[in-house]
Amino acid sequence: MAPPDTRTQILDAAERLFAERGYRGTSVRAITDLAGANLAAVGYHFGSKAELLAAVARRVIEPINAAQCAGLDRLLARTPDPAVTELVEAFAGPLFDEMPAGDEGGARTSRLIVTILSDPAEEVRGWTGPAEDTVRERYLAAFGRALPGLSPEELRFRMRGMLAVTAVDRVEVYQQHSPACLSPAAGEAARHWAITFLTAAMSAPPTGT
Amino acid sequence: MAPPDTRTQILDAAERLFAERGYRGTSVRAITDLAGANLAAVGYHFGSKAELLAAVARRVIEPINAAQCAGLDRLLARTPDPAVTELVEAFAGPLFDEMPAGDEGGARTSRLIVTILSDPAEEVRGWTGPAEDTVRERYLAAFGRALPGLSPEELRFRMRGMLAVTAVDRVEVYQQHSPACLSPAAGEAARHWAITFLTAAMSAPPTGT
DNA sequence: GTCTATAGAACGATAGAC
DNA sequence: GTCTATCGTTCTATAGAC
Repeated sequence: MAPPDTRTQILDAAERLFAERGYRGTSVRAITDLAGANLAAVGYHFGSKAELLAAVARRVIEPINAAQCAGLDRLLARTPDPAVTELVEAFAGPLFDEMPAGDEGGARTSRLIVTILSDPAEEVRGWTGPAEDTVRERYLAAFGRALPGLSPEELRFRMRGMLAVTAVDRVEVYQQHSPACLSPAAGEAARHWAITFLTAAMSAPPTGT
Repeated sequence: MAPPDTRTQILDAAERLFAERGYRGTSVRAITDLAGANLAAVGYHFGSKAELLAAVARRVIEPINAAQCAGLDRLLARTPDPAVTELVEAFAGPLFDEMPAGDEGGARTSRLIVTILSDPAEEVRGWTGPAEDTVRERYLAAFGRALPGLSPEELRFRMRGMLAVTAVDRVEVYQQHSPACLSPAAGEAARHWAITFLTAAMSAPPTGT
């Protein structure tokens, strides 16, 4: 097995430190120290600290997006229209698969995502590509068919709520890193709790207003 | 009307800038410049940048906590036990009252809260006092009585989800600050959507696992 | 209470040798 | 592709005059 190259080691170190200390709380020096690389290597491989963050974010998000997309494809290929529960599971499931609570790395990943998404600076949030929007729009359409009578605005509200619940929950677990919360059993429980919680929420009758 | 003192002007400026640029993205210099005060005034009045953040956070959170507490008192003083919907409204309502979407300041406030809560650094999150925990524990107990059969762990999961939905939704609205999202009508709609969404989610049957 | 001035340290980026 | 060395900037915190 060949040793990982400098570029990969910088990505690994940056993913860890950005998650633990935030983007602004992490210096390029800390990243290169942890990676066992030189300070100038970041500039060479990525151009700047902001572009390094974008590379880290893309590497983390990509498999989640792909799994969400594949799950939706599978549901839409069937004959009966997918139920709300199935859509919720296809959307939220990959967030649990790629960020297993039992795995310390998974908890870190969820922390990283929330850290990035909640940063006020455009420099930090502005890495998203068209792929992310496409997945969201496809699920929006599928939920719209499963929930007729819901206005587009209320549907968008509910989609935001769904993302908020899955992402933020794991972060609180990580912040008060009790070992019990990080066990695989706890992760599986959280997955089922989330699906129950979100299926009921998404299926609520339209508010009308 | 006496002009506001330096201390208050620093608090106002810090609240605005912390919300817009985050804690680490805001320098003490930027705060004192906006406040029309001197750089050293922060050290004199608050001791350090971190203690200034704590003062800002307390000033924002206090009225929300008080309203949540008063709402619960009102429900518990009645004869029939409060329904889940009433508890949801008493808990989430103050977040909308104190952070009206139609008001630019309210949108900023919600951004500030999420910025603080999602920061990885203990320095940033560690300002909470016993008051915050008390309110959460009281609601936890009330929801527990309204939802028998739910395990304490699943109940805590659902409470986290409730907070995530109300807080995060407003932030996304603020980040893509389309004027339509900031109208008072949109704020009232979001309030009703949230109560519908969360009542259904909280009332879901126990998962059991 | 509010100011000036500055100490003291850390930062991101890059030029240039190897 | 990886290093050393350093430039120029920005930061918080504080000492001390008024």
